[in-house]
Amino acid sequence: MSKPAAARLIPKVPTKVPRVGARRTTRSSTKRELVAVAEELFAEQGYPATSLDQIVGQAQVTKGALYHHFSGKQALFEAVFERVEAEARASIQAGLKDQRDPWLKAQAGLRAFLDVVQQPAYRRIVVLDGPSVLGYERFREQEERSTFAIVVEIVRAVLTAGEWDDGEVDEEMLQTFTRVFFGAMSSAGTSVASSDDPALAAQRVEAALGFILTGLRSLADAGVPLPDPAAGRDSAR
Amino acid sequence: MSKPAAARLIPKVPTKVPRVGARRTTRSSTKRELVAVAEELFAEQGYPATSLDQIVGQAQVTKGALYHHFSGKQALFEAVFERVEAEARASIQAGLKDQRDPWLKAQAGLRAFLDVVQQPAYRRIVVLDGPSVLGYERFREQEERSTFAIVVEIVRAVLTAGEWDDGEVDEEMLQTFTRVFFGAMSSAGTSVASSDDPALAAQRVEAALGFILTGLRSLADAGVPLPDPAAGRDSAR
DNA sequence: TCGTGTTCCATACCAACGGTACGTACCCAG
DNA sequence: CTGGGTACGTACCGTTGGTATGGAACACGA
Repeated sequence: MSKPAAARLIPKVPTKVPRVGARRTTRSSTKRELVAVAEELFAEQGYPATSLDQIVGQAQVTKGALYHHFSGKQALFEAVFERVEAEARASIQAGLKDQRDPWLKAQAGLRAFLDVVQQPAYRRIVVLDGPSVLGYERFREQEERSTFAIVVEIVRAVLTAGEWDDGEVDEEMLQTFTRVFFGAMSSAGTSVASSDDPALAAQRVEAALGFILTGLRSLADAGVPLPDPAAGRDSAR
Repeated sequence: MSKPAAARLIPKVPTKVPRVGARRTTRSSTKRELVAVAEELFAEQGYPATSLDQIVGQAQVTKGALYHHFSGKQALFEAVFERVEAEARASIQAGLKDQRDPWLKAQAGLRAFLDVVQQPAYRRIVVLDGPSVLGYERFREQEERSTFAIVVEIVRAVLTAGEWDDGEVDEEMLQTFTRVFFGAMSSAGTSVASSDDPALAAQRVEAALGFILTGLRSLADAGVPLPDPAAGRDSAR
């Protein structure tokens, strides 16, 4: 690959010179190095525009190493994806750890999420390329194990805290509400990230979502029950 | 491509046999044929997995024709994308054309959108591959000219119909609200499409979003003003 | 310490892909 | 009938993801 001028007609001899800077250091640091380099390049250029040659070049190894640790480009991406998602999850959880009131927790979670979604690596790898590369199903599995799981808990706290039914919330309905909120936050967050004035845009998103939450709260206070998915047409009005 | 056994060593003579079934029929039907075939294949296999050879093969032309009408694979995708988006827009608009009340209009629009997002072509081409292939910026431009524009108008109608301020809604806030709703619908819709029981899932989504709308409506009736993006921290609670 | 299996990785190669260069058949204005 | 533009077909190229092969370094029991 782009190295036509090198040792050519000595194919069988050891060829020597495996590495200058002493490879094989600690237990498979190569793998982590590959993931780190791949994360950087995927985040900068996107998945399709990043070639394996580029990755292994910058990681100072060859494709042999890469294909020893990963089954292919997609598997490498998946490792990167999980890493980024894990960081995001940790970051969000740190942002709402000392909030007790469900509504304040929701607000803190929203802010933390808006911060995360402005990081270029998260946007590019998780939001933009994630679904396309992993396929929607796999993308969703991964997502539901990390950031989505947090949102589920927040939404659950909000729904149970409201004086709707005491305790028990229909699990399916909870999932649906979370999907709705997660999508809203994700979309709004992405638009925040690509805004001219991200801070202002984030403020607007907070205001809008906060307004919606206030609406839900007023319903809770008024004793309006959560919708029953089994019922017929009784959504708006 | 994959035709090693053919006329080889007669490179300069016309080679003849341009086509069996008489090409060059009407005025550039080739272009539309290419778009149609590409839409089908992109929808089935996704953008990266569909090769140009496959497209031109099924369209009964060669890459020469393709590169005459389009500057490359991405340009072809964009043509397909616009076509699919235009159909979606028309479908949604047809679904809410005879609704006058803003809240009913919103509900009808939601249903129409949930229908659209269940079509495989729309999901794959617009939702899944769209952002990744076009890049977020271009994707957004296209989107805002079609389906997003409809949602803007619906949201505007809802916001102005509520007795918030009479008339005038802050344009930026409107945009933000729309992004939030659009994201919610898109995410929920996609999850509907990949659900085991799409009909039931759609019902749940309708219920959830309807509940949220009801909350907003109660705020409107109570005379709670729309949030002011300029104000500080006053979102939830 | 000597095999011997396993891990880890480099080298060389391949088929398929998107894209390009160039030629040619056709149409129409002059 | 001729020149130029349109609408393709054909052949070819560089790069890409992926594979086959083999060797070097370690682990470890005999």
